[in-house]
Amino acid sequence: MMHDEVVSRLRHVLTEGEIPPGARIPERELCASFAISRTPLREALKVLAAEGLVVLLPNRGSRAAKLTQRDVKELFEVCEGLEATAGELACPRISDAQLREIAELQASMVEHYRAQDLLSYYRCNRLIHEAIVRAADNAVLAGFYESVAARIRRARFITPMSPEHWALAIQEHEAILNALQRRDARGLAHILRTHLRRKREEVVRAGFAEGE
Amino acid sequence: MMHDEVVSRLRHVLTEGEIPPGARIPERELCASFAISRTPLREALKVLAAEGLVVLLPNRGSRAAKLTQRDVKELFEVCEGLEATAGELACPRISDAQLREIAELQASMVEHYRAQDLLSYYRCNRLIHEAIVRAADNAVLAGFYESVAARIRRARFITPMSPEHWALAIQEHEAILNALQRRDARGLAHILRTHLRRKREEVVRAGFAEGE
DNA sequence: TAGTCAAATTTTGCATTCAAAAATGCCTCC
DNA sequence: GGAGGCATTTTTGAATGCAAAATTTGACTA
Repeated sequence: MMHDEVVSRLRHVLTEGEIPPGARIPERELCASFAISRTPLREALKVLAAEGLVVLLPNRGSRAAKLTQRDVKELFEVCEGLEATAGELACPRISDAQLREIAELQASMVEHYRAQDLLSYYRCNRLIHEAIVRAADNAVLAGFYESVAARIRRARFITPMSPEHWALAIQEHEAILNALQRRDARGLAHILRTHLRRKREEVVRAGFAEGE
Repeated sequence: MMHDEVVSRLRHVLTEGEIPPGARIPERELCASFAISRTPLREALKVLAAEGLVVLLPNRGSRAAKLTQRDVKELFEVCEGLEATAGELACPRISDAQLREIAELQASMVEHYRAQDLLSYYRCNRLIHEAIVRAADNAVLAGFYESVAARIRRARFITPMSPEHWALAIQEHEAILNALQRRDARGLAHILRTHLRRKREEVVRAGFAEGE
């Protein structure tokens, strides 16, 4: 198995699941489940520690990072900036095919909203935001976004959506698609900021934090 | 020696010097000079590879990353976004002491400009930008900025400055300080973007790139 | 003399091993 | 019966060893 693959799989284990924040990372178990020795696993742990998903306690092993209230605030602030930048860059660069793809995602997202299917809604939502970042055609930006989004994801996912917020989010997404289609960079950046800020308030209001 | 220390020292070796971009990274030599074995060095290499300072070629070792024309463009685009975000966040948060510090840095930077001391000028310039990022009081943002700035630095440093550009840069810095003092977040973000965009054009026009 | 192919050497990536540090459990003593 | 301390076990972090891959070397051929 290749190095990047170990990092990806470990990241997946940490973000999508199994290991709760703050929990010890069972080195031996993961070695067994990945069928590798400790050396490549530890290399991956250091990389994810640099990304902020893992905290290394000297001589006391590694744990899945906890998100404090402050972390959530900082991550959202940066995410806002990154998405706004992505939007501005995407407007002049996005292809018709990419626009169509986003429009389709938007349509199915609205479907899921109508069906009140929160999980599918979130999946579409995520894909749309990722598509915008991809349309910005900037690998450095995409890398940072991926890293921030991965850390935010858990916080976002467990947030229950009030009906009003949900309706508002849908409206904002219409405006996002609209701005993209009009190639209105400034406008798109502004809407994305507003959208993210609202999301953040929602998360913060839900009192989300993992202690420390 | 601690893990983070190895990463720092290796980063320093790569950014501030000794190993030219594209050159092979001499694993054995560095192990000797750091007085560590290959394992911790390789861990540090993976971390810096994730940061983009090192490229790992499977079964062919690691090399100091080269900056292509495209990399420079992408890094500046992201840097613009990060600094603009930092400026917006810094305005409501910056303390009087921090403002004073930046004003002093600005004064000595102008001094160095008058003395046509390019290196000292660049040092002050860098310290000002770092101070603004610090004033934003966001560790995630600061981390990303540090990473982007480290990669850009070489490109920026070797750029010779035309007299007009230099004068303009000074003017822009006056405007930056002004906006900070007025706590004009939008204005500051805008000036920072303009400032960075100009810098980037300058670097690109100087035809800077390390091939590939 | 230049080119090509194969052997030898080096380098890489990973597993294993080893010493030191932390955690655990057991025993004693209060 | 519980707290404290010592020994044992486990875990961590790093060095070493080993097999596979790549590069270099050198000899042979055209």
